Amino acid sequence: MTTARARSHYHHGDLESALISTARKLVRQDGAEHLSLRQVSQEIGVSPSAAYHYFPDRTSLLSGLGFSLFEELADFQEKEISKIAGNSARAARERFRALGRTYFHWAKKEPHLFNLMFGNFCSLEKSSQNQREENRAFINLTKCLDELYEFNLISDKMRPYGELLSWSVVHGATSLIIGGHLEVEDFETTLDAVELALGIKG
Amino acid sequence: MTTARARSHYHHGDLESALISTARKLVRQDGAEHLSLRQVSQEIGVSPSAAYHYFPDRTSLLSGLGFSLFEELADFQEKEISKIAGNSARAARERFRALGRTYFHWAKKEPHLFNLMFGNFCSLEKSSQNQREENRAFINLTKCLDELYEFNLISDKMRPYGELLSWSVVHGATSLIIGGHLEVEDFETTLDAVELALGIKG
DNA sequence: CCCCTTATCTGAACACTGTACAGATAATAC
DNA sequence: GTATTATCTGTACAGTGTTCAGATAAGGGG
Repeated sequence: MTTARARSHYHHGDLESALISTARKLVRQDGAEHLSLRQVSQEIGVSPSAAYHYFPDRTSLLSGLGFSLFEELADFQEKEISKIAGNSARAARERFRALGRTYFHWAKKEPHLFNLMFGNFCSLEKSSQNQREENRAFINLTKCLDELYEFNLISDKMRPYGELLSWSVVHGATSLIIGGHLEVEDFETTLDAVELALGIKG
Repeated sequence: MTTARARSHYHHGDLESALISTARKLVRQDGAEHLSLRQVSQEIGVSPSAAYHYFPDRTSLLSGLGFSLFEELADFQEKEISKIAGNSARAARERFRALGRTYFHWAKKEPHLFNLMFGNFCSLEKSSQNQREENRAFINLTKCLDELYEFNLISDKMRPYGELLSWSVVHGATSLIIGGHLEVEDFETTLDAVELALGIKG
């Protein structure tokens, strides 16, 4: 029986997830560009080379962290959306706005983590795993848009552009704001803009 | 008289811009995260510490490169837009589309450079210089939108959201596509979406 | 119970990095 | 032609990613 954290380093018990979670902690503080494998190892109390049993290189660790962050974001969004009950047009609109709002709020609260997810640190190679988690977020968006469409809040002509427009605006505004290239007094303005763009009646 | 590239390294003549231009070359190839000061110095044929007379650290060099890239992008956009002559509504629309198209094309052709500009490598500290060059691009956008407004192609209600919406969509879609998170068969679709979003009559 | 296989982690090593600083060098100003 | 000053070199240090031979312990089979 391994009580999780074993005594003297050897056979840590759960090194892989320990690596990811301390990497998360360090990236959260200093940004992905400053993450050092040796620092991660030292923080855990393990030798620098121990990590190489789980990740072939530094980039892979970041990539693994990235995956778990996409999970995290999708979980967060789903949790927030599920708070808004009801099968009304009003509720559908609120859910749609909440989707964008949570995206922004998450990025604002964790800019370094957001930057890791979308800043292309992990080279161009995208694991199929990441793709799947991103799809989860994308499917949530599609569900919201379908709902709006069913309530006749969005036109036939506009519906095909729904995902592209809303994700692009929310992601674009978010990363421009996080990066300090754009200033907006309140993100609700951006959400208003999205609704206006999609021609959502209100 | 210094004939630009002096003979034996000492007093290179124009080291600062040599540093930036070779940095540009290397970042273009391998991405900003792989840029090494020593490699830049070696490429120029100068000692590793020579760079420190012009830039306090590696980040500053990247930041300086970033500035010149914003210039480059703005120049490129202005050049492309100036090709479209005429004071018609049609020309105004074409100029507006060209603005978005050049943004994307530039990013598509130079993903690593684009990534440096917006990937938040250069910490959070934004030089006022960079700000000014970004403003140049922003002013061009405003000019285009004003033109559309004068031709009555965009409504009073929508006009205040013009900059936010168009820049966010174009930037968001561009970086999502470059990052491999979104697939679009043709960027013209995105430009169509922007026009639809702004309610530009056509 | 012990041995042996196998997964896991260590330690030392290598090449490389950013950065600091004292000194060499050459352009410039008088 | 000499002194001043900006510019670049050389050396050094601490820290990095990564490799690899070997130490360590966990678990299975007798």
